[in-house]
Amino acid sequence: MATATISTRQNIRLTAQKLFRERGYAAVGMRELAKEVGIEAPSIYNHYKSKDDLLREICSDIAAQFFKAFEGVDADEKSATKKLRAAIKGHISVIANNLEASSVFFQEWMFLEEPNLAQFKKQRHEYELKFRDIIDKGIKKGDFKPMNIKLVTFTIFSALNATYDLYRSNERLTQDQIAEDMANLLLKGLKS
Amino acid sequence: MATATISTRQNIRLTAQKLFRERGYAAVGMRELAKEVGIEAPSIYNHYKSKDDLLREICSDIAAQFFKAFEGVDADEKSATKKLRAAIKGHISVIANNLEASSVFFQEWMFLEEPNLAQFKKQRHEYELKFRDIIDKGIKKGDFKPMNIKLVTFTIFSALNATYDLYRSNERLTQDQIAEDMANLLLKGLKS
DNA sequence: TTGAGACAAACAAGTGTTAGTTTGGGAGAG
DNA sequence: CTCTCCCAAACTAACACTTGTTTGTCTCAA
Repeated sequence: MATATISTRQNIRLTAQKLFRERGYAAVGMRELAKEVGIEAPSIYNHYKSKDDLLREICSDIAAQFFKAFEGVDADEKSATKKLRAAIKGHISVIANNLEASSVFFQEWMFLEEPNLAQFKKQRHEYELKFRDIIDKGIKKGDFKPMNIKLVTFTIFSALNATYDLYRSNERLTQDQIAEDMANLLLKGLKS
Repeated sequence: MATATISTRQNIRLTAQKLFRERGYAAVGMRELAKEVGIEAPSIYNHYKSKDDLLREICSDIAAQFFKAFEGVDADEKSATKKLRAAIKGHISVIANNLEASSVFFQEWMFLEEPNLAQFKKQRHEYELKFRDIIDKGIKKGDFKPMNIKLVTFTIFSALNATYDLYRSNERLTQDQIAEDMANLLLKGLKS
């Protein structure tokens, strides 16, 4: 049994994810974060340039995972329904495997400072377009009924991104159950 | 043309809603709030006991509106589908008529301090139960297909509560369009 | 003249961050 | 095997503000 000894850097990162999610980025101080890690506040700066840098790392890591999960989804022979189902499942699996970090990603990104904030928004928009594109083509091919694409995309994302809370609830739902049920619910609403 | 002269108190409240939504409760200081209102920070304390008190008023006002909007929805002769549709429309209309305040309600409630926080959670749970109850009965009567109720309720709420962002988007969607389309999308997914 | 509401000044505590210093363990030389 | 030297990573102390809030005073309409 290999008990992985995690580095101080990893420790800071994991603790930050936990605290930022529990109490919000702005409400968590460097001293509090350091205390939870078991070091003093200035020691954090041996590993991260700034508080913003820490948030940036958390957010951009999750962003990268979303893009990675989408790879292969858009293979051209598949139907719009199959593509969207695969995209939904990939998205949910990233959340499920990064509960704390993805929650920070969705709730605290607004605290990113300026070069990072713009970069974040650009990437998120790009990712959103991938989903919208599937729906758009699905409507045009007649797989989905004509609907306001923006509304549909928003609905799907907000449903998916709240998955975090589901895992925390008392009922034991597996990732597969959640992904399956949610994909069914949303896809049925789209079908023409 | 009655140009309504609003009181300083109302002014503080409205400005707080706007700033809390834009930048987050924790990130907005009393001096910044005061400046935006056009007064000095200590003057706020002539109208509100504390920063927490201000957040509490915003949140509990919205909570009351959600309960009010639900009145009459649960009349017994209606089908589960009709009830849920009415509940969804009522919920969305509260959001639509209180864009800033409802956004604060959903995103910043976690910063409430202790007696208020517990009260908030209790009320929210109560409200959630009303929705869950409709779905539960709908499944038992065969109107809806059997699904995990918690998952369904979460999906519906997260879709509804993100409505805020839709209004802000470039496309012009009316409240009725949003309510109608979203209710259709979600109800179709539920139907047995 | 009373009272509401604005104010400046100040409080204690907390903010992110920097400077300068100490510590401990590993590499290389004798 | 020991003795330097080095460097990462921890530390203490402090900086320059900012935080929410209180106190006491002044103003002005009723």
